Amino acid sequence: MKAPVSFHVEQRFKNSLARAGVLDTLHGRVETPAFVAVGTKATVKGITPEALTPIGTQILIANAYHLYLEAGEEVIRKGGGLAAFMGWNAPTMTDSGGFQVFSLGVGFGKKLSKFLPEQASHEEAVAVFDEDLATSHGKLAVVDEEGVSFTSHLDGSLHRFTPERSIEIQHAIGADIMFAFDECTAPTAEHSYQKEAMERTHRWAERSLRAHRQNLEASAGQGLFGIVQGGRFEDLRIESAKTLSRMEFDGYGIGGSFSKRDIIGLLEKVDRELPEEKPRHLLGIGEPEDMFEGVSAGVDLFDCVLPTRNGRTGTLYSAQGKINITNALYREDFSPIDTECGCSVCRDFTRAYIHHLFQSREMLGPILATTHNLYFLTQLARRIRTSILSGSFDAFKLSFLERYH
RNA sequence: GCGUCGGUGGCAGAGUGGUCAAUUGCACUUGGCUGUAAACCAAGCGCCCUUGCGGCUACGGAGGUUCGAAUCCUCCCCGGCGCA
Repeated sequence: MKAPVSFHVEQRFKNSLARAGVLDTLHGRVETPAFVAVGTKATVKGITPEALTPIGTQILIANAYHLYLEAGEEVIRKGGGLAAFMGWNAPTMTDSGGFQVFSLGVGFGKKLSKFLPEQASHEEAVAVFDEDLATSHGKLAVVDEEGVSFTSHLDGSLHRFTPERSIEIQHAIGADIMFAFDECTAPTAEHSYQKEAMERTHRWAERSLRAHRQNLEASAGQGLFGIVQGGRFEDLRIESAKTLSRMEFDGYGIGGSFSKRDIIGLLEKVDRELPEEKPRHLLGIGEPEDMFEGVSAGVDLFDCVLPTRNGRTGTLYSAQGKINITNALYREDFSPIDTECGCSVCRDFTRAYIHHLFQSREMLGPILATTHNLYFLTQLARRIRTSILSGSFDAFKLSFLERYH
């Protein structure tokens, strides 16, 4: 029986882990490196599937926790599965809900991000974490060995996810690629907790895989990726990558939190442990600089909310870096967002107009900004791929980063 | 003209003797956002100064009462409403 998801490396870049590849699913092909557009609730916020095509989007990632709560997985199953339900005739993925263990758990109500703040010392970070643990009232997710209990962020009702339940939901949603249920920890978590969480995630990975295989029909149509954890600790990351490599996943997600400083070295070490002929997806990371570093370290797929969220909140990408279109200086700037950009927004609209749309809170503002941002990052991944195929990845990386700040 | 109510920071609108450079909302300015709790959040928003339980000028105008006034009194100016 042919695997529902297959991957092969087309071209490796000299003296580097960077590679260009092809990922095949039953809904179509994804050429990598690729940027996966985030469509948490079965929609890329503000963008129709039709509009995603000229952007260059090849694949979307939705979220099992959110869809379980809102459409309900049975509705999506009856609607023909995620792709058909949302009118997207191309590959899809679902995240398992593991990230919500973090964002609704220790991260809830805090200004914690996946990244350890550059300026915070390790000691400070640990201190913050301890205090947070002590006063972790108001968090909506609590972890135990079997799974996670959630309080719905929508209505406060109690829900429970286990690896088996997450896979069951993801089967009903029916994306081409699913992720194993994991625990995404806070970047501030200390080694002992990170180790405990990682080992639990490994047990959950086995349970996810078992639950997936037990459903013959689903496993004929969908692939499953395991998720490497271990926080910002090298020994744990390597152990996690080794452990998961021994399990028969269709690909690997690299999840959890990093410190910006050591993301590169850490990723490389992880990717050296992972099977060569399996795709690697760096979960939730996608600033342009991060994509270059990720690809250099052997990553094939990226997803990130930044182009959509930043777009909605007025931050736009350009070859020179990010700009905040709400700044007064754009009031009478009649140039496009990015003169080098080939997107429809840069072709048809000016900064002054988009500034006006944001200032007057017109919904077209966030739509245009999201369109542009998605194009920017999707095409950046595409250009990275092209440069690997043509043997000029290093030069492209250098010239891009030199101007982008 | 008489009566009456009212004039507060860009706007709306609190405050009605000290804790008021003045609640709040809007507007404005800036910053942040990395597997979406986010079309969101945060900070600033009289002037001066690097700072501060800092200095100065302020609640229509001018005087006054008081240790102290955006708040009380007098006159003036302006506006709404009613009656002539």
